Amino acid sequence: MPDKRQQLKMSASPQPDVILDRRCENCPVRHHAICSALDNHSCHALSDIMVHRHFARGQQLWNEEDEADVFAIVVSGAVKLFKMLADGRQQIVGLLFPADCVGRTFSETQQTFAEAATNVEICCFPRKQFEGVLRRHPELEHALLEKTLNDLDSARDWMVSLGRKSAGEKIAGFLLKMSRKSELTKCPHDRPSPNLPTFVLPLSRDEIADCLGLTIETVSRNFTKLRVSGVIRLIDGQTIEVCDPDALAGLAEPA
Amino acid sequence: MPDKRQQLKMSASPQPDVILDRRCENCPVRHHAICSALDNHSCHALSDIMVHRHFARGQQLWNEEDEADVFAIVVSGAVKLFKMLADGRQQIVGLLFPADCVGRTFSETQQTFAEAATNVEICCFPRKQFEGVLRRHPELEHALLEKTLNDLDSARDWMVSLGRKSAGEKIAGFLLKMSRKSELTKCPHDRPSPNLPTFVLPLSRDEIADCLGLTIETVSRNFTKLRVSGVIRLIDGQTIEVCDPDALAGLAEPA
DNA sequence: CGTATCGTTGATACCTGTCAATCTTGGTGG
DNA sequence: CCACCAAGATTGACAGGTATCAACGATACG
Repeated sequence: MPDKRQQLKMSASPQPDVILDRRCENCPVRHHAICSALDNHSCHALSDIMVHRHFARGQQLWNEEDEADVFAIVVSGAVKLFKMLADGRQQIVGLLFPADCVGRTFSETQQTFAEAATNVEICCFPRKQFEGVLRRHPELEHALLEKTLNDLDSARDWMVSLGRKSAGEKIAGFLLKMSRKSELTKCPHDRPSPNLPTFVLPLSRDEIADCLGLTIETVSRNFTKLRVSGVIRLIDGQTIEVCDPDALAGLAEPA
Repeated sequence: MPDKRQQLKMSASPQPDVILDRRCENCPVRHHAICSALDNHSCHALSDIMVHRHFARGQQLWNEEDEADVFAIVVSGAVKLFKMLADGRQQIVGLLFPADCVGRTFSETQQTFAEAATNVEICCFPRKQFEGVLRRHPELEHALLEKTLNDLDSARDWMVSLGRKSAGEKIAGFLLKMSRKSELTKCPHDRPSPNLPTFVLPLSRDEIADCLGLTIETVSRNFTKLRVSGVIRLIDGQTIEVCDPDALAGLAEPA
């Protein structure tokens, strides 16, 4: 248990690549993230203070002193947001994908860690300056409000899983959500692919456990159960094919 | 289990008292709720469309068809927000106290129930019209954003409890939070009272269980444990005196 | 004073956590 | 290219915490 905390300390002080040549015009999330609320002209207010960065899987996006200084938009990859108890138990409280926001505006303390779950590319802003842009552009603030309301909805759905679902239901629900998310990003404006949904898990078993309030062993056992019963197929441990989506959905939400 | 769902149906179609003579000037939450972002003049935009209502303990604030039509501010009492699984299991996902907001702006569906946990007094707005006021008053929308961000923070803290804490820790943490909240509202600008903190639980054992992802029996047993060990004293079942606040805090967050 | 509702307590079962061993995978260096 | 190693994942045996089922007690209400 103390290992985990130590590990965290060691991977702190991130030294990510800084990329200067990214332009909003060719940003893949320009029309999906909150910056889509701004027209190309107003968007300069953001691009002027923006810094593009890469983080490798496992790197912390900030350490405790930095936390209040960062606001960012995920461009590619996945970020996990998690909290830790004094004895090392941890709980993932948010998974962020392209177009999602990281960093708590309008508050200094949140005691939340953010770590690259995969290699990620993010678009960073000095927080105080970003808040200034928000104040001058109510349409941007409105977009942030809508995003925050959606985050709150997901957090509450997540609470139902944590509080009231069995391990089997949690895992089926989790895989279903991951599967659907990957289907969405896969065929942008195409009819659903005729093949069975296949996707790569952005999280290790350990992290899935920390997501769902379980242990790694319970996660593993339930994966096996799903595999043996033919609902899913493990292609390489992280890559999953959903052989029977209906069965998976049935297991996620019973009755 | 199906009883619960039926009970819900029966108490639907609320017929609350409508009170017309409330004025913003003497509203107890005028300077704490999001409307404090508006000066007395702008506040008319709200008071013009506002309706004051009472709900008795157990009444639903809306039924499924109504959900998208309501936005409200709690004036007194407590409201519980909860979600239900198809088989009747339920999870409370939010507790709202005076100055808190109820109702999801900018979205039609949320599948969340809201019920008066105690007798409550709330200040209601037709949602579409409230959204109009938000659009015309960015400072109000900013206040709503700040409140939503705080709600998101609490939801995430709550997730840590649900996913990673033992029954004993959950209950100690819950009592601690309730105790602190009541202390805050008790002495507005006074030094902490010399007496031991005492407060009335706004929830039944059943509801506490639905808050913490436990059963009513486990809640009851842990209350007993705290009582026997002298950490709390039950004055009348709903009224609790915290005899040893430090011990309670220790049990809530170990190590 | 009976009755319904809520809360408490007890006995037992089961799910999930814990501890430990084994297997798999990917990376490294000889 | 293969052996070796570390990290991650799986599997098994077992224990423990919480749920379940059931009975009883307390409290409020008519």
